[in-house]
Amino acid sequence: MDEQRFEDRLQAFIEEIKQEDQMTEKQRSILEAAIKLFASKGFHASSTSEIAREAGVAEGTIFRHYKTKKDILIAAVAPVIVKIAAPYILKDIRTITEARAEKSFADIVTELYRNRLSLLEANEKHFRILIQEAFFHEELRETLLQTVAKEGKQIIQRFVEQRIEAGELRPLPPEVLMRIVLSLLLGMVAFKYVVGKEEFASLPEEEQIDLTVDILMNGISQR
Amino acid sequence: MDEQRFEDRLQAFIEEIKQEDQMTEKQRSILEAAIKLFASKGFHASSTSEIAREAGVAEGTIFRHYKTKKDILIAAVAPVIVKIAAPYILKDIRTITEARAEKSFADIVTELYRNRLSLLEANEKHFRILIQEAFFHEELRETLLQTVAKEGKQIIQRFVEQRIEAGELRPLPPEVLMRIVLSLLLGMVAFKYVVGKEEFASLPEEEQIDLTVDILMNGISQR
DNA sequence: GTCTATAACTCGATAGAC
DNA sequence: GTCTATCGAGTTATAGAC
Repeated sequence: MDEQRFEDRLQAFIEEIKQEDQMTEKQRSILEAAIKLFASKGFHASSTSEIAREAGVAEGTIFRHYKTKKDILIAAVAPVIVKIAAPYILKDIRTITEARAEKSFADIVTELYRNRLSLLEANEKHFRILIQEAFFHEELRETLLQTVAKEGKQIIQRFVEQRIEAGELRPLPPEVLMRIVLSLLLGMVAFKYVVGKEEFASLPEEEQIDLTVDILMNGISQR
Repeated sequence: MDEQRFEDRLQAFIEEIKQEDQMTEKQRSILEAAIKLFASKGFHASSTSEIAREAGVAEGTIFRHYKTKKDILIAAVAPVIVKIAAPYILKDIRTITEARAEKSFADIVTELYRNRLSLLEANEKHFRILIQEAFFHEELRETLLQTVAKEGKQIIQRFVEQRIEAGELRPLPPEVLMRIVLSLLLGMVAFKYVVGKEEFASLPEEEQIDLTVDILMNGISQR
């Protein structure tokens, strides 16, 4: 019964966000406070009174704008999915599919890695919430997988298959290739954010990416 | 003030776990119920009354055994750190350092990947809690990084350096090599558990590992 | 600011093991 | 009969909701 509501809400928010300048001052500060708190303490550990205090509004004001606490979560997370994740994935897909022969696989992947890392850096807090809450709220996880994984999978696979046929890549199973490419990205992200910046980052990020792509291409390109 | 207490508690639990058969029936069922709930809903979303119901005990009984709810979390997670993470890391380190010239880098990595994936499979719930709560509880994150990252880093780096000197691996920065090796493992885990089994696993796990190692070795080995 | 539910946690009563 | 594990109603605080 809740999954349906979530889809509806998401649709509603897509509309709402399109004219998001209509958001009041208070509404915006509530969302900002919520994002900050959710990202640092998690959804359940952040109380609405805390959000109100942080936002500098009365607690009642929160419920004027968002019916439930969960609505705040959705309002915080939905834009990330519809504004950031989806368009960027579509953009990538375009970039990848349109770059038929002009660009090398290495260049495309390098660009992909750079995109992703800077995107993540710019929206760190949102993604934190997204990842954490996706663990528990199946609605979110489903929406994410539907948006990200399923749509992306086919196109990337087809593209990889083309590159294999063209003799640029080794004839490996496409989904394995895809996994490897994404694993290395995921690994860079994990080391950057989880393990810590100081401990491991002996090289500047640019070089990290270049080296990673170099190793990747040695591993997957056709001799 | 809390970090100190955590270390103390951890020490206490290390002792406790060593004679863990002294655990009463109830105590064990409380822990089991808590692990189940924490893993599926998270720490804050699981109430003690729920844990009690799930475990088939009175709520008061919980607090006879665990002073606070957080103690249950620690009791659930501490064994993973002290019983599973630490010994396995030590075992790996042994495996790696003792396999001087006899074993190829590829064989060692293959073994590492297999180990890790089956270890994860056997303790999925515990690791779920560990990862989720490590996001928020700095104590846990610190303990983990101290136990896992720091200790492992030096040894693996030294080993990788030896393999480079021996001409088996390309002269890449050791921490980059390490990141790549771990990224591919992380990626396999992520695809297995997050993205889902059916969607992507067209190949059996054994072959996935072998292919991954093959690609890795093409990428990092010296010609 | 107020209401209601529920959270974590307490403690005296109880009952079975030795 | 004491002792130890258990029960569960009761306490206090604070959550979300309006």
